[in-house]
Amino acid sequence: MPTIRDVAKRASVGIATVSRVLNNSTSVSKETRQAVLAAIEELDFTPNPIARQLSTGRTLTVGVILPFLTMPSYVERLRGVQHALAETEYHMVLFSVGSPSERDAYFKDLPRNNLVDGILIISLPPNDAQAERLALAEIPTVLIDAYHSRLSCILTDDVKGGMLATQHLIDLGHRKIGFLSDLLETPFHPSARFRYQGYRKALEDSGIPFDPAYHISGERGRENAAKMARHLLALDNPPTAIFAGNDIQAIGVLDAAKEAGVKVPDELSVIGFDGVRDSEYTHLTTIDQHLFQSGVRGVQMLIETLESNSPSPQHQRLPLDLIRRVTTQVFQE
Amino acid sequence: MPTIRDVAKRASVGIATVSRVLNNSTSVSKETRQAVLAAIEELDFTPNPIARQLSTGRTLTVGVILPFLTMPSYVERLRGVQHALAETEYHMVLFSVGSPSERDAYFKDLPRNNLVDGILIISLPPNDAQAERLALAEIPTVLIDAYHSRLSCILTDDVKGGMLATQHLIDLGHRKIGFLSDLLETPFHPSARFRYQGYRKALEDSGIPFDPAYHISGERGRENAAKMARHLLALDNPPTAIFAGNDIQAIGVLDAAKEAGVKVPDELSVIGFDGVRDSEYTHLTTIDQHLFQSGVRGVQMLIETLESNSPSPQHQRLPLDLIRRVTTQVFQE
DNA sequence: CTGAAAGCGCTAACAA
DNA sequence: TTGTTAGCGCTTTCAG
Repeated sequence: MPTIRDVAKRASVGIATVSRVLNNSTSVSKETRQAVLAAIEELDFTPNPIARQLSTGRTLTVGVILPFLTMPSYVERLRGVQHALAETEYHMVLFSVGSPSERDAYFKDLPRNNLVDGILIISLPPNDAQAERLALAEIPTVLIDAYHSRLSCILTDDVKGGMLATQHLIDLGHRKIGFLSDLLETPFHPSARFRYQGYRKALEDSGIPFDPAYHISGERGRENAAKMARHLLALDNPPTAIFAGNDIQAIGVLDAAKEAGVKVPDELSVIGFDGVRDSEYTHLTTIDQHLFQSGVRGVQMLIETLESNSPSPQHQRLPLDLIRRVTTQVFQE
Repeated sequence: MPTIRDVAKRASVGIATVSRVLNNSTSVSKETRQAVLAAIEELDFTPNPIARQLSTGRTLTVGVILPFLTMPSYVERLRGVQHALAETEYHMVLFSVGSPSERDAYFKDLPRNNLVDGILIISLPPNDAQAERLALAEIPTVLIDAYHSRLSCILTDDVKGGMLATQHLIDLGHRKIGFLSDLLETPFHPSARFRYQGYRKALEDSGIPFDPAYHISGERGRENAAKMARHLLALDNPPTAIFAGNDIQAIGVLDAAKEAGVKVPDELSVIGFDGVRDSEYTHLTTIDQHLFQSGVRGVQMLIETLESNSPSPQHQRLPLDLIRRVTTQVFQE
């Protein structure tokens, strides 16, 4: 592998000049620049980015910490990150988290080891001590789909989203509205809990009493959701509408309804949350939380911080949109 | 940020000794090791990986080049890669390809710029010149789901898989078998073409004449597949079974069948290809090509090459398994 | 077992 | 406009 020194020798110039050409410095005469470029070409030289990194202190790399890619929503967010990062000169290193201890290890080590210039954390809220550490590190961090006052965040208002979804069902005339979701208490993203709060709030605002029998939560995934939905549908006085904590679970509800011979939307309205692609295919009514966009915005915010060394944490809220498709309908006796 | 020099000073030793402790060299006395470790602890020192990389020439990073994460199969393979890489000391840098020119740029630059120790290419077959370049580079490359004689590969026998799928339908008594897929000619993965060849071969082996009307291909995606399926189902003499080039397309076929009131599997058998998670949920009969495993194997092969500097390219075939679920059934008039 | 010193390949003062 | 030189923070001979 040729080095900058080989190029310098070949072009009969100093290595600094080669470096200048490499970095488009203005103060190089046309002729020397030509000579250097010729030498680079002849030797098929590429500057070693590692050496450059050591010298400049910049790695041109962004670290992305995110849960293991089991849920479509993570993938969609990652797509957004990738898309936005491709426009920049930054690379992307993926740190996939499978357990709380792995997450904690990344939170602790990544900011200090100079491997990346910036950190993007997706759907993994840090605790106070971790946030403090991240805030104090000289490497900027942006949280996507997670909140901490000390850190920059791209946020979704899950409570509002939960209200939006529930209100939609109420507006359609439903009164017996089920809520089905992940476990409300989780070491990872507490979004299900917030959406639940929105559900409760919307009911309350409309003066509809909350029936604990209509609330069920359990392990994630389509099949577990179907199981929970079967339970709701088997109730003596089953709900006429179900709000599922996310689209995948809503699809599980559709599975269960189909299996039980319950017609959607005639006999049961179903609304999801997220706006993943599957919701499109299944014609699911849902709350679009602009997942892809969250990734794009996270990158934008991080890059901005990186370039301008802006100080205080920014908090940016993403919009929420009801996408009305075919799984919800006016309630009729 | 403290450096190795600060630690050395604090522990009253030379920097080489600190380095030895850092690298678990045996030739350090118990006492000095303790002193160094204490100093490291007190200063909260972490070695700078970039400096280490420059010095050792190893980056402990694997570059993964793959198509933009639009298809579940890429994601599933990536999951496998991530899973296997987590067991090693290597990091993962993602290079997502959105266009042929992007792909070519990565193929060209990544092997030469010392940014990564090894390269994993997913579902992107290089041409001869590119393969030659990759083979000659000192950075080892492993292809996953792509073949080139000059390079190590983790392979799926798509022709055989196509035969397997088609043979399953033939075994069930079907004679009018449709084949629906991506465009057969594509700058990316030619797997659809191979599966088509398998389809043709199986028909031929069973003495069933090929009917061009039963073959249709077009743009990827569930909705396009549904469109194509509608076309097949609207034929005067429609097929009694459809083999879709991948699971997503098979799900599109299910959509179209449902919409057209054609009962699956009673009136139409449908088989997919891949074994993605969606196939499980939709109870689709399919050919499982062990996507996750392909990622794991790719990493294993790459790491092996990295550690042992093994010379000649390895070619490894993944098994293919028919997963019989509920969308295929014995043909009955 | 330990330390001094020479790089790894580049950038960026500083001089010229 | 250019070249010389001193680092960036680490590993690794080579002496001792």
